[in-house]
Amino acid sequence: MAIYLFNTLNRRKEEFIPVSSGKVGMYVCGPTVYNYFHIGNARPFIVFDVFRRYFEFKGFDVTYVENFTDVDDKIINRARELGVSTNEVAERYIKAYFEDADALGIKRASVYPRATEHIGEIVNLIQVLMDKGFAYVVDGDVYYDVMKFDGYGRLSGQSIEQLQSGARIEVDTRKKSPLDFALWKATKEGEPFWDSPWGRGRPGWHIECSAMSMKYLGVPFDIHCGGSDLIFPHHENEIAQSEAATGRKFVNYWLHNAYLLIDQEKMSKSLGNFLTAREALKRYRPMAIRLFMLSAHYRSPINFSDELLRSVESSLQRLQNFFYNIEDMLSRDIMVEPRSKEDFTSLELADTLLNEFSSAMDDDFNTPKAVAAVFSTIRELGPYLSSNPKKTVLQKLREALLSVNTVLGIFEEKSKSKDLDVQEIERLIREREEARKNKNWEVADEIRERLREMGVVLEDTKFGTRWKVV
RNA sequence: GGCGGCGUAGCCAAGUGGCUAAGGCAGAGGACUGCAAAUCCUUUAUUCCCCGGUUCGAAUCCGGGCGCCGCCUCCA
Repeated sequence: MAIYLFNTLNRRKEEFIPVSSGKVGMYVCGPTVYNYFHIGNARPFIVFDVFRRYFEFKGFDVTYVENFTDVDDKIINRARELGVSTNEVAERYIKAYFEDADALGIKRASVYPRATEHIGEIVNLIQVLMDKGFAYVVDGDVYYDVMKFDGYGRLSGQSIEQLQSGARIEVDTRKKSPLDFALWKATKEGEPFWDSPWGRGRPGWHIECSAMSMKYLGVPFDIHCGGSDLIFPHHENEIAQSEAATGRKFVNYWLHNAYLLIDQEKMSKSLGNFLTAREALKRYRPMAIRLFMLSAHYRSPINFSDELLRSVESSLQRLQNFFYNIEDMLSRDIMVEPRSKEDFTSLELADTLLNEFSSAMDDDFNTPKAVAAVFSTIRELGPYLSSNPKKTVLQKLREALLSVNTVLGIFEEKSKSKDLDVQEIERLIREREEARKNKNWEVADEIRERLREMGVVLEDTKFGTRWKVV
């Protein structure tokens, strides 16, 4: 089945047709590494990770590129604040980025290009724009001349006039148009710089993404993603730069996620109303944060609240319990071959799940619907699981769930509890069994309480007592 | 001023012309259990922000309101 994507460029869903059959090239605007990222930033990282995983689920060979902006004003300021080099700032927060992203179950990209490692490509690209007359030099700065580019504003759905009329920036009179943007910035005292045909300086923000995406993915490439606040000016400018330079289409599909709100307002660093992912990871289970991001469609805003996260944690718990129950049942001595009507109906649920999951995801990554398909499955399967399930059936269902999970990534969660003394736990459980046999409930409950304090929860099943870590 | 999005149960959220308006959380009642945990069963929107219109038929299309949010500046 075909995948349909909502393309910001045309404001409608379009069938996804890759540039090169069986392959997908994706570029995601990554972080400017001057700080920890917050959960608002985490939204695109998580949803685009899921898109990538879904393409892989469908058998595509995905090249996933995510950049690090490691030189810009904010990094320079941060370096001054901390009294270290810009390089050190970047290194520190890149390391932090990986720690947090890994904890959120975000797969590693194929490449993580950094601006400072692509100065040569950037300078070359600017040179091409100069040669073609799309750029001009003022006092060692190089600006892009938006008036020269036909179709500027197409991605944002506005004309140059419309964009200008609402401009809130003070006008730099040296620029031909207020919308012109810096490709190269002349160095100032105490800033990192590189040599260029226009003097010492550093790249502007937009040019790095053009240079690096084209380097790793070619032109045109399939998918470029980012938050909706990047549509203008960042992505608009990327298009202008890249298409002016190459004379070809830059990107086929532009995907943008809606914001994460807190108290009905956009979470952003400048507003100061943010919760770092790092902090959130301490408060909530990592997979709950993931599931939370997938509980709404990526193009709808989601409101962050503690209450919501807690409710998602409950949902997640139920999913994980269910999965655990299947595994547990499979480890028991139960019948293998399906026989009854229930066996065969339940067996079919595996395919139903896969079909419903895929058709939801094919439709512009409808993750809420895809997750609902998982819940419907476990709901319908509940009675079967507690009746007389057969191994073959459970194995097939387990496989289907795991398959879906390669995309959602919400089941497996490394237990964060420290090493537990399994011998001791099992000894206590036997002791409790003994007490229960003698109807010595007080002792039994006391042991159970003791284990709970160790983070171990007991469940008495018809096959005996089992335990798990909370 | 220009451009865009949203308003579905206590909360979250699918559904965009037609079977009984998905799914989750929370709540209530019950089963199982020594009590729990886990699980299971039952239950929770005659109605989709409001008012008109189109239609045999609208949460879904059209017009008009009301409320909320975002972009046009660094921002995921």
